[in-house]
Amino acid sequence: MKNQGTSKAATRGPAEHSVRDQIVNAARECFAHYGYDKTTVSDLAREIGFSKAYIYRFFESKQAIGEAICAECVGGLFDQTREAVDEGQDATDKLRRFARTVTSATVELLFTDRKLYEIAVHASSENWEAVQAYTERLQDLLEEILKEGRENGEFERKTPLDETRRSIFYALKPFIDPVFLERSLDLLPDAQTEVTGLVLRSLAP
Amino acid sequence: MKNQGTSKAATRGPAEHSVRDQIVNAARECFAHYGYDKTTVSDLAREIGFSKAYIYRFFESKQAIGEAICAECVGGLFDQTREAVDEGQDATDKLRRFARTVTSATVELLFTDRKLYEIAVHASSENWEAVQAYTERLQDLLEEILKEGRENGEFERKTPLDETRRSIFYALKPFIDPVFLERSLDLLPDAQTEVTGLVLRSLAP
DNA sequence: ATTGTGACCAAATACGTTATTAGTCACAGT
DNA sequence: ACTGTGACTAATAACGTATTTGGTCACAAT
Repeated sequence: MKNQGTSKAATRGPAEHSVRDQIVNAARECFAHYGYDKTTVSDLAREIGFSKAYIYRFFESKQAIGEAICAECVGGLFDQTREAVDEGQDATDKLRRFARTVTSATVELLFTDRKLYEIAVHASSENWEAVQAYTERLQDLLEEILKEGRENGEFERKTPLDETRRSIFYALKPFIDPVFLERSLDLLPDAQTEVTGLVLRSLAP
Repeated sequence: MKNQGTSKAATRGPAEHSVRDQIVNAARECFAHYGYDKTTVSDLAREIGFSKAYIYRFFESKQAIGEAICAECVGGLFDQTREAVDEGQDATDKLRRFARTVTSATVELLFTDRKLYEIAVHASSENWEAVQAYTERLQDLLEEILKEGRENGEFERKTPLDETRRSIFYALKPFIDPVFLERSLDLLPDAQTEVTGLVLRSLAP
């Protein structure tokens, strides 16, 4: 076991720099095409026409590049989810959209960019910062929905908000967490719908 | 990928036979001590004083022996759970005991017999018959509790019983499935309690 | 101060070879 | 029919080695 705790971003040098972007772009393509393991840092260097050493002026490690790509991926998942939620009519609808979209977006990633999905799996099992930030943002979004539902009387108000938010997130984890989701694929989409139903029943005032 | 579908029991020869028991006993000890992979069929043969070939009169494969041991393990988990449930006062209490016990029993297995737990993990990820049977029995037990709760007015009756049973099981999966549970350890016992709370709220009439 | 690199090293990985192991079968004794 | 085995093979794992890879650093150019 290497990195028991949470790992940090680990970037270096100027945050805004065309070379940093080039690295990230090359990494996105290479990782998606050949996978994280089979892409070497020298590959990325060759791709952008610089030396390998120069890459390390912008990233502390290969994993840091992987984290950047992972952050992009899960960022995309979050954006899709937020968009879908924003189109919801009421809190109930938003919660349904939340659960449905985060799952379907993740599944889509799995099928369209399997190699990138593998990075997300690795990131999740090793507790990379990108994934932790992602789950926190998701939980914030979920809490927003819950607040709205509580305010307009759709949801019950007795249970502490924190507990409600956490327990819903745990219950939905098999359909959110990339590691779990892989193992829940054969149950989709019914299981996800049914658990969402259970969650909504638990929120009834 | 080897065994995509569900694998069957795969025993051979007489079902009741002292040698079969000897094999299973030896396997239980060796697997627990050295692990499944590092125990060879010849080891088991030597342990019981017969030749390796004779073992294959009783089991189709090494995996079949592993399945027998795995069946014992999860059988033990189920028995503990059932016992705890039977001591419950009402359906609500039984449901709480159900969730708490299946989790704590599994965690205990993880800490006291890590090597056997690894077999269970392997069995679960490869969908061995023993684990499938286990989850079915657990769901049957859960359904019993739900029926009792519905009959005596503790639980709501609108949602189809099947759906309720499945959705609860899915929601509790991170605390039941050995593969998931490993990844939920740092959340215990709070997360489990809180999800159980959510489940009970969803069952409110 | 910023941009950029070749040379270098320890650690990890790929690879070819050897040694084990799972599983079978023909055969023997009762 | 039942109990039991040694000898055999194909597949897998263990092992040592050669190569690659992640990462650093001193140094050069602008």
